[in-house]
Amino acid sequence: MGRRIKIKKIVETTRRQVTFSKRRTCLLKKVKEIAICCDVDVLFVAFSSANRLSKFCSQRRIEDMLQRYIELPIERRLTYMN
Amino acid sequence: MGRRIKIKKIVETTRRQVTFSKRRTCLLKKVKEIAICCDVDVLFVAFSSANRLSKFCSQRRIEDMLQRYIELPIERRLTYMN
DNA sequence: GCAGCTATATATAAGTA
DNA sequence: TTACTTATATATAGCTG
Repeated sequence: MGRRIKIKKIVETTRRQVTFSKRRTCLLKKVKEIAICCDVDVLFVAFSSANRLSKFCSQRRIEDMLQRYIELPIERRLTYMN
Repeated sequence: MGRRIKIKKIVETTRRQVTFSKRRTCLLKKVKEIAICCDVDVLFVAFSSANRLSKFCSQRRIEDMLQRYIELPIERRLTYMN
């Protein structure tokens, strides 16, 4: 994506926020696309510790999504950390 | 992305699942990247109604993420539907 | 379904206004 | 900020095994 950067925290605040804004826009677009094209319900949330704001995109109300997740048996919760 | 497709449900099951698999891989990568580069906590979940499977990526335990969301005042829950 | 290939569409880091 | 531009890196649809 443009000039290559290393995947690590961007130290400079302004640059980090600009990058967040740009990437968030594209990410939301892709989240919406996979939901529509692949007929899945998706949820995306981002917490910025500094700004305390959240974003998400879903086909259903967020509460429904969370409820569905919570009701899912543990063994079906496939998790990718990091 | 490759040959252009219209953003609508892919009717053919096989093709839809292949697309989901490919897109999910890239999406998870990007979710991880934005979390690291922009120093935010993110959560991504996808529910496939047919397979009943879920995926997510986060910097924290999922329960923490959900709890933080639930505790967020309504007016701070910025929502992008569809 | 996984894995690779290729052609093309997107995303995006920097730079500029 | 507030966009817009541009050069380059990625993502990905369709295909072949």
